[in-house]
Amino acid sequence: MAGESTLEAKRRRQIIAAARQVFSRKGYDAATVEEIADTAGVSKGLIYNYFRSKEDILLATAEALMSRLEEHMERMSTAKVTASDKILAAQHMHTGEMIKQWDFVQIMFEFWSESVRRPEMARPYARMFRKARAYLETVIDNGIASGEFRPVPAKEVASLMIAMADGLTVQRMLDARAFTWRNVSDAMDDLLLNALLARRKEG
Amino acid sequence: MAGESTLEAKRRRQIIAAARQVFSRKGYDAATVEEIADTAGVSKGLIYNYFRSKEDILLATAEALMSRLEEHMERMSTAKVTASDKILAAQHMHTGEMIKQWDFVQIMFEFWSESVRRPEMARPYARMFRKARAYLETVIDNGIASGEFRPVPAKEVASLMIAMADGLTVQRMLDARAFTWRNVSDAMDDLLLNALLARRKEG
Amino acid sequence: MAGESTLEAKRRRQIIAAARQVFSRKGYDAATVEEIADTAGVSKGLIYNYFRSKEDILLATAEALMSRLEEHMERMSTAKVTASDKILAAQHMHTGEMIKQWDFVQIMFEFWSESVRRPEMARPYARMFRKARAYLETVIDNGIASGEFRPVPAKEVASLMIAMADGLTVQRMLDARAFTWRNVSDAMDDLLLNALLARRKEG
Amino acid sequence: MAGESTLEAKRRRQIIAAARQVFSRKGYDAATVEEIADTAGVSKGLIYNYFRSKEDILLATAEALMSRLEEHMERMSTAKVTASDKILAAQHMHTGEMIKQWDFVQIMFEFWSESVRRPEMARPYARMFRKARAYLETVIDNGIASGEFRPVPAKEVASLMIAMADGLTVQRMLDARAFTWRNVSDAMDDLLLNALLARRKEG
DNA sequence: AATGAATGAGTATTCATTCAT
DNA sequence: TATGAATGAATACTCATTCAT
Repeated sequence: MAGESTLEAKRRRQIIAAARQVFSRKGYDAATVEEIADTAGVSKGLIYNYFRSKEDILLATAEALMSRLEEHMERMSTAKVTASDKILAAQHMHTGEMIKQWDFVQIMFEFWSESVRRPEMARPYARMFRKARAYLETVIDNGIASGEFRPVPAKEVASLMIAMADGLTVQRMLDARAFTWRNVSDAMDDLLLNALLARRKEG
Repeated sequence: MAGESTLEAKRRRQIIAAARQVFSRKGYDAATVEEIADTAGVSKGLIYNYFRSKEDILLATAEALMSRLEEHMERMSTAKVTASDKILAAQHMHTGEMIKQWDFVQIMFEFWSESVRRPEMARPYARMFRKARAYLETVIDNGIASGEFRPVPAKEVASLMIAMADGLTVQRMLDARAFTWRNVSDAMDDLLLNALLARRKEG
Repeated sequence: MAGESTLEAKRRRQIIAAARQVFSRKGYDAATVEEIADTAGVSKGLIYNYFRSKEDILLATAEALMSRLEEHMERMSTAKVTASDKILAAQHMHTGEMIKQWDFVQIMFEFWSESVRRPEMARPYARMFRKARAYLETVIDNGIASGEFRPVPAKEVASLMIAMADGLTVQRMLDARAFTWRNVSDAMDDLLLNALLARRKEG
Repeated sequence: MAGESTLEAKRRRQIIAAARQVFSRKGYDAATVEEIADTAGVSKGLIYNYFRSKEDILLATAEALMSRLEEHMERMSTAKVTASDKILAAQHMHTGEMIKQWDFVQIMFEFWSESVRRPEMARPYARMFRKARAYLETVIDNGIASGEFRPVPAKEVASLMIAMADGLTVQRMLDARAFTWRNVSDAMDDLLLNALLARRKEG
């Protein structure tokens, strides 16, 4: 599916890859379709054989990036054993992806900003959020069921975990000296475990 | 300062208020200087007596909004007694402000998005973040010192608290059905207290 | 000739028929070669095996439509007896064709408009006009020779008759409530006969 | 009114005059707003302070030209005495205007062609036609009342007279050798008088 | 201090035409 | 003979900014 190699699929991937570069370098509005075409190595006109409009390209770029995150989530599920491990792994993956693909964060802000006035731009994000919440919710519920976690409202905690990762990204993007990822990540692990783990009966 | 009433100050406030409306309604790029002028009830040309450029208006708008948040923070400090109360009050204020001024969130995304490529746009935000972290850090440190909180890295926890509020806002903006503020806020309180409070010795 | 059925001829007819539809629906400039191709059920590229350019298609469409009018003229000649009958029959045919094929009028304006700056576009029209004038001129001259008509400048009267039909079409196209064809056609008959018929000697 | 000299009115006239030149030289579609601006000696942007769109310019150009014709009609009314004189004067004015302003005919075709798909473009023409018909109808009715003309359907004859002038213009535009204006005009006079004049009782 | 007429750079999009297959 | 992927020239329109008044 991702590997589809019809000409159509190939060209779309080519253009989306170029768009990702250009959008992250220039921002959505300052990016020109011509520069995307040049970067993709195709003519300006050809772009419009594959995308209806510049905005459609942005949407497709969002879809592609969200799909990537979703795939990461799916690949993650099986390895770890305890709920704690799974929870921390998810957080590490989330923040890790942000850090590894910092250019992605730059486009992310474009998505968000466009989403305010174009609801269809929000959809890929909303879908990814939903999947992430669903995954975390399950992990948390299982943790509670097994006695590993104390009873907490799983869905809300899932939202909070995702919010932490996104919020840290924002904070760091706007102020590079806000914190070091290492330290804040450790603190997040500590906070989460202390908040979630059931208290062992004393003595 | 905010109350300055030279003509200069009055005009600036007038224009910034108009800009806030227009930017949140249309977004930065789609907003026109003419519409801002009309909304402010002044002529297009006059705008340029008070601001160097459209972007300068955006910057001033960001400054104004951040100042507002900072004032809220300052007003908050004194009333509460325990560290827990102060922590929760800060979180409630942060999310509460977002909710009460949802239009502000729409501009917030514009700020962020512009900030990526224009470092000076990030400055008001970075400053506000810094003040917020500093305030929370102090509260947490005091809580630790008094034995109310267990020992945690105060600065990082401050970052995480801010991140939660911002991250929730993003999540909610992109998916109105993600959660209800009431529930997620309760969960956040619960999580924070469980993560921070020192364990009372049993028996 | 019209019935030629080599593949070449068939394809040309197919494309011209499609072009007529599209041109009358959209106008020359708004019509796209692709839509003509789709309507004709062939590929865009194929069009260029049969026509040099979009304008060439328009020219061919004009040729086809003028040929049709000319054929009508030829088929008309023999039946009627008196010059009056022939004159009126010609006018009725001319206006009748316009009414029956109102879509044709829409393309006609395109032809005219293009003709101003592309003399070769005017040629099919000029040829048709010439044939129509020649036919009418003969009829009028015969009418004069036979004493049925008073002496008039036959060629100029022919021009005037054609002008009436075209001018009415224009007027009606631009203002659907200008007149009813029935009434104006009767008036035209009345006018022509009164203008042309020789006066019978009184008493 | 036509002589209004507010800046607004002056600029509009300036642009319309330029548009008339450019439209008649290039046709509507091939004309560029930039060339109109250059010809008018103003910047491209300024055009849009006075006209909503390129098409709006075309409409205004049509309005201006129709107004001119209508003024001619009004100035004509009083001088002549007999109905015949008035009728012929009207026809001479109509064809005369076409000949004197041949560039106008070139734009006329553009108007017509656009009118097919944009009804509002037809309005100035329809209005002019209506006024012309009304004027001629009155003249003819008066001629009938005074016994100078035989009874004819005045409204339809008016339509036919206008049609002649327009139809001749078309014919001549598409085939410069169709006729000489002198000859065809004489023939038209002859035809009209013979068609309309009441027969004097023979002694 | 205030106006708004004027400027002109900047860009998404369309579409006739070509050509490798 | 037929296709349709690819090209790239061409243009209406917007809007931040200036400046004469």
